[in-house]
Amino acid sequence: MSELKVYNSLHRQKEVFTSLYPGHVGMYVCGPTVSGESHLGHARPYITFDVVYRYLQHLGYKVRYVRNVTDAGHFEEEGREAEDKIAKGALLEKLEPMELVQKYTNLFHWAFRQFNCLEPSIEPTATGHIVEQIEMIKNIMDKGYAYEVNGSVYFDVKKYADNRDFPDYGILSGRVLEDMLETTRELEGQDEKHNKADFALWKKAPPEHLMRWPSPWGEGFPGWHIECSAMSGKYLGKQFDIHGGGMDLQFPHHECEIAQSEVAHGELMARYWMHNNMITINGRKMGKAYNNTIKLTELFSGENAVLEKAYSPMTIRFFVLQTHYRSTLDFSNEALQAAEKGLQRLWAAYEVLQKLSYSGNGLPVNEELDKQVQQWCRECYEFMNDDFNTAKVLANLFELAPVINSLKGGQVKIHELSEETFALLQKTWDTFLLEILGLQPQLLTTDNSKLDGVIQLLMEMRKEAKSRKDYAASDKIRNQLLAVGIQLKDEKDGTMTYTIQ
RNA sequence: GGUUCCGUGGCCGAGUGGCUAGGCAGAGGUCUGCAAAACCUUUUACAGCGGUUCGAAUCCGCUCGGGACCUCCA
Repeated sequence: MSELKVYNSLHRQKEVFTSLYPGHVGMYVCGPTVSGESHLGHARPYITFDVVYRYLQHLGYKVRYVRNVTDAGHFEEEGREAEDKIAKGALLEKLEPMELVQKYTNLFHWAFRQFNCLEPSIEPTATGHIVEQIEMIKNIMDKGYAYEVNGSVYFDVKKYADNRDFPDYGILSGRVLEDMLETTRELEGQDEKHNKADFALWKKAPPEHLMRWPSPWGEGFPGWHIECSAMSGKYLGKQFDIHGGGMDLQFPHHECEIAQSEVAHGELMARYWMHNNMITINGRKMGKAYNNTIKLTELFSGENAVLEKAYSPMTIRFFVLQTHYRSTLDFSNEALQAAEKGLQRLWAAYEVLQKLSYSGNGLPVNEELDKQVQQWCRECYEFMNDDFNTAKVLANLFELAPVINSLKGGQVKIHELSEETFALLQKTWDTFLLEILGLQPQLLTTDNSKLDGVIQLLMEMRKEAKSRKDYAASDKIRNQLLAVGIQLKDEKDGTMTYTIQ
């Protein structure tokens, strides 16, 4: 089998993946800021890295997957009075900040359970690691790479960049510090920073700021980037294998993380940096600033002006995985509906495959077909190993679907496949569709067995109507069930099956 | 302006030098009481212009168009 290759943003190329400690992988993914409800854009990274997590585990690695929850406030923008987003929202909603944060954390967890995302090994919160963050800031100050001004602490980017022992500031994002310093010179006002490129490690809390903690520099709150450095260091070590997140975090967030961690730990924090691309809507990134977000709850319920209908969590998951994670993915109703139908087709084939059982009876194998099926199955590993190409894995499953349906329909006899190939076929679908891609049947909230009994009765009645050629009655049963989302299928052998949408 | 990515058929999207990606939609056929589903067949591609090469969607250059980032952002 081929080796796993990962596109490393650090070097802008695919590299063979090897873990720092044999058999173990440490992976850190930047989690959500829970000052508001998760939207479709958030689905991309957490589904992407869920598949990465699943695949690494499938390969036999013991993975510690750390994904933080940013529940401490950040401030809005430079030059404006510092204000805590979380605290601001809390005042409007008349909630305690932690109450608000809890609410959106719960909602986030709920949504990603719908997506069938596995829970991370550790999900540390920023507010739960204030002590670690303060210690790390002290460490950086002791080494001379941070300075205090009026109760705030800033990282000295220029000093860091001048030290040739450290990786370049800009190593990840390709930015040139000199350019950044130059373009900012005129803008420099009465800022506390020595240079515009410097960033806050600790920020003094203004009086109206609700989220605040005591520190050696007075009451305040942690800076924008320090939590990820502090928490990844605590749970994964000074250096770990994979750091993931959205492309929009590459600069400044990840660049700053690298610099902080380098100073504090003396090692490059992560060996492989993976960045997923954005979801766009009408060609624009989905984000609060553009006022074009679709909240996950709206997506599931259909209650948003741009949505023609509701889309199930599995449809979204499939939609995300049908594209390679480093490409942009454009949202449209048409694309979602195509995904919905595609997933249905795939799932129907999977259900057929599960019910099939092998019997060769000594009849000859169709060598050409047998070989082709084997190849399609085996290629799934090649595709996953090629930087997690879930799009190609799905394409191969779609290639296999007609074979499976033909086994049921009789166009292909089961003996045309060897027993080994048939077993491989079943194994491949179980492994890739369920285990690795994490797709699952839509769960019914109602009691399945009771509903099944009712449908069996209706199908029985339809059969009876058909046998006495009472097509008005048989069509009525079929059409009205379809209207409530239950589709009856007349099989070739005279039996009937149904699917629920 | 700086950094960077991209432009594929009606729509969504794989694809890094030669071999049908795939899905959805459309067309024709098989099956069916009629449908649906399924199966078979099938149309329209690589933004433009040059260049490298026996051969380019794929490499290089230019032009046009678009996106992302440049201290909230998945």
